[in-house]
Amino acid sequence: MQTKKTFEEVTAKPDLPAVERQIVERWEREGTFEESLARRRGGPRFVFYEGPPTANGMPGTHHVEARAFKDLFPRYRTMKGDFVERKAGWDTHGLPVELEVEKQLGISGKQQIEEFGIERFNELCRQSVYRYVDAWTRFSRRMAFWQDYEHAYWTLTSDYIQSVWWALKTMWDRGLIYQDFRVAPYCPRCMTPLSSHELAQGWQDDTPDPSVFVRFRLRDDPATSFLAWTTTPWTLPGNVALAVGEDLDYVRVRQRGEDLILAEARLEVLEGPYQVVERLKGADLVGREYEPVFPYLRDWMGPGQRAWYVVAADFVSVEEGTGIVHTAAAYGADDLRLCREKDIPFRHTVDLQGRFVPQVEKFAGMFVKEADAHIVEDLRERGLLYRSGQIRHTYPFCWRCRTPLLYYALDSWYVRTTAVKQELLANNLATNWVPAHVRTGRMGDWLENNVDWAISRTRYWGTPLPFWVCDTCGARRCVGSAGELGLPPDADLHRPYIDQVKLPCASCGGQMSRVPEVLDVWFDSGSMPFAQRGYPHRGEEEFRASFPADFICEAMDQTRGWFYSLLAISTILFGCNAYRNVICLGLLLDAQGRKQSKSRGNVLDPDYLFETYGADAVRWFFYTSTGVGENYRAGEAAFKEIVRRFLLTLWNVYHFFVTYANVDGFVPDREPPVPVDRRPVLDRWLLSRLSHLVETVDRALERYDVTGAARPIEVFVDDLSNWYVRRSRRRFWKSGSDLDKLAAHQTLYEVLVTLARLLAPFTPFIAEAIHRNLCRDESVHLAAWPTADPAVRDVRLEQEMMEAREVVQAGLAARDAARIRVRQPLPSITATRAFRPEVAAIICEELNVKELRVGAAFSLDATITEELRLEGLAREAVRHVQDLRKRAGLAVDDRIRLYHQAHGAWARALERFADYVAAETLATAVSPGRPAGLDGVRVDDDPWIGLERSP
RNA sequence: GGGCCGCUAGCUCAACCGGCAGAGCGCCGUGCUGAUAACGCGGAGGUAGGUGGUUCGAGUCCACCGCGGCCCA
Repeated sequence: MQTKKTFEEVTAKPDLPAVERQIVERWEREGTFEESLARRRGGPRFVFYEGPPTANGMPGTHHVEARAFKDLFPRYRTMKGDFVERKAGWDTHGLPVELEVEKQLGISGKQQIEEFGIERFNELCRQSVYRYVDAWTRFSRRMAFWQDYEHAYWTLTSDYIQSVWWALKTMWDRGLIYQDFRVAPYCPRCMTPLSSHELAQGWQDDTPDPSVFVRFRLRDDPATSFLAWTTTPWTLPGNVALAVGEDLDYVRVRQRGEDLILAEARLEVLEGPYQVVERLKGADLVGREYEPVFPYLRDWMGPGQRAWYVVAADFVSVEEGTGIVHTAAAYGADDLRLCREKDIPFRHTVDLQGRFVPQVEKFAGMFVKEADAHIVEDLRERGLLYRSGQIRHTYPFCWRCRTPLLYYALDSWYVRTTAVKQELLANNLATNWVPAHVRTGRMGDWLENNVDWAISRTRYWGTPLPFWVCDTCGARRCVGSAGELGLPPDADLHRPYIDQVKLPCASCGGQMSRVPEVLDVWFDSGSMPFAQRGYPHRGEEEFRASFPADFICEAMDQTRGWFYSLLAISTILFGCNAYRNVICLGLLLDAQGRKQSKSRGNVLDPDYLFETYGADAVRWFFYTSTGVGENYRAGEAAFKEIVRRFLLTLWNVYHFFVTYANVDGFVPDREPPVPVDRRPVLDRWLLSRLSHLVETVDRALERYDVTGAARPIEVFVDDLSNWYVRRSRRRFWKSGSDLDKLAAHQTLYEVLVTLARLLAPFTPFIAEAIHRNLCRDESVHLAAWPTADPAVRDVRLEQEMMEAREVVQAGLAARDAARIRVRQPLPSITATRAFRPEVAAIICEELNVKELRVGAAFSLDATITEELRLEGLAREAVRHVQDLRKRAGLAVDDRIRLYHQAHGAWARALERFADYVAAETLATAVSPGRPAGLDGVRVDDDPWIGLERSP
């Protein structure tokens, strides 16, 4: 009668991806994730925030990276007893989504979007987001990133938007929001500024541009001119100042009846002979006034406003030009900053389509790049042009329409983050950064150089700015909820609907209209701590209970992104950072160290990796292959090696255990545990190692040191397989049942279960497979995190075993040098230290020597007596029998009858060691003879050995 | 131009506090094998990116330079 096996039989050659797929299904079916939450509800809370991915484009392997870390700590804390809510989130707004839709429609730029209609356009943006979210959810589930996707927060919902509005209004009321100009790369055809990411795609080398040197005549000395250089003549009508370096050396030179002032180091730009008549410092020039080269701005200047004089600036260099920099506030970032500092007024001379405004009479309506030549000609006619030519340099173009970009000051809204700079720095310092250098390095430096946050975007698909301006008197108002607009709380607050909402002006009774811009998406995601709850309009309790986060994790590029927006918004609104611990990950590079990108074609497809090596292997790669925060270099070989060296090694120990536990009918907890101090030394050693491992992993995870936790597990699995199991094999397969075998089963069982629990947060699939089989189908993710048992700790034994393994290593090397195979027994080995008898026995067994002596120096006695020679032959025979058994497809516990036909020493060996051979091969009888029809093997031309299954 | 990180064997990466430079993969040789897709032993393979400094002693600390990556201007 077949008794039911304690454990499900385990295949020796698992298809890990298939195992994973089954487990995913099982989790879905049984609601394991929900159960893991339910069991911890009411427990201490560990707060994790999901940095919402932009649901735009398909997930890549670099997304596995962050998600592997994001998943690890919530699982770990859950096992330790904490309640870890994991609310998924989706970043749904922003330019990437708009661009995707533009591409889909085959249109580009503001004009075409508005012709198409903002309403339809935004509807397509919304649909596009939903389409990708499905793919992201599937991908995340496949890699066991456990999140609550049912209750995900979406940045596009009315609740979310109103929370963001509340944040803006709070800042507004505190005077932290203002409107100002900002210079950005701008495409006059698409009528939109470009993000730095877009800008990066549009640089073109070898672009020709005019190179002109212009005279700016001194007001009180028209025979003398400042000589300035520009490659953008179209900015000259907007000139308001000249900039010099205060400490730079300048000269006044006399040439052909006029005087010119320029940097001494730039005299080479002069044509023809000249005479230096005066040396000056930049500081001497500051304040000198000059005649504007075009008069048009003059009419706009108000009383008391001063322009067209020399100012000092730190960005002036003598690398090129003349050391005197023409400054047009509206068309250069440096220029604008300088003019703000010096309080120099300015106006746009160019409209949003890149055409001169009517006030610039001579060139009115002309596109600026086309106007360049006319401007140069005009300057020449008026004697203001000193020299003109052409240069070739790298210039940015619109990556969509190839129009040359203009640096252009746009109206923009800002959050005055500089007002809370000290708080930002302090809150950052109070945050635990992993790796630590980011805190004072990349993040700290960024905060030290903090500038006000430009939050407006002249786009369509985003959180609309809740700012209304009176058409009549210019009064401004910020709105904090739909209710304030007389709208229901679930109204669609997106453009274009929101643009229709007019408010009465409290000051003049006129009509207020919303400003046209939408919000920077980083403000959306940085608001998630409260906006995911709908706070303060609702969800107050949930928000209070989950702020700030204990843990967040994203890639390094988020220092200026999400890490910053969370910090800035929470600092302003709540006075502290939104996260206590943050892991900041490196980038994923290809095997050659290049960034992975679609255009290079070196991107690893996560689905391919999942289905070839399994998600566990990919996750483990990120935990172990390099220090946290470093870049990863990933070729396929890395994953292959993890499967072979780590996962399959672990699996095989598991397979080994289940095989023999079933053979022996081992049932956990049926027998009382053998007291640890009565277990054999290998068990005691392994349990001590395990106790150390548990402590090491736990301490490392408490520090958020993932590599420090994962790598020791790898070492342990290697020890487990290649020392413990290797040296314990016969304890498991020997016949009968005794205390030794029971101890072996109990030890290996405990170690595998504990290991599964330790691995659960790292490699949730293989841990689940092992744990469910060993623990009556209980999910490992519902189990408690292991605690280290200090009572089984035996540091001296661990040390002794390490030295024993060194002796074994030396012994095997000595055998090899003497060309004596391990199967041949030898009389003795001499070590330099004594070992307790149990350990000495292990050394002897491993080295196949009869005795371990203690001596001054290491040596191997290679004397082979007749007795030893026969024993060696017997072992040789055993190996061949085992080989036969295996080839005959026998089960490990099948009994056999053994036959042999041998002469001389072989005959003597098989006779002399018959009992030994029988015991090793589970033979019920060993008899001479060669029955007809029996398969067998001939060893070294002498003995024939054959076997049959014993009935 | 500035900031941060990295540079150790052919490749991927270690080494607590300054104290004899290591592992895995790959290669060559060899052994072992009824858990293993393995494993063991031996070998080849290193100017520790470079230069200078501190020190009895530097892969490790300091300065400068070079290369790569990321970020900013």
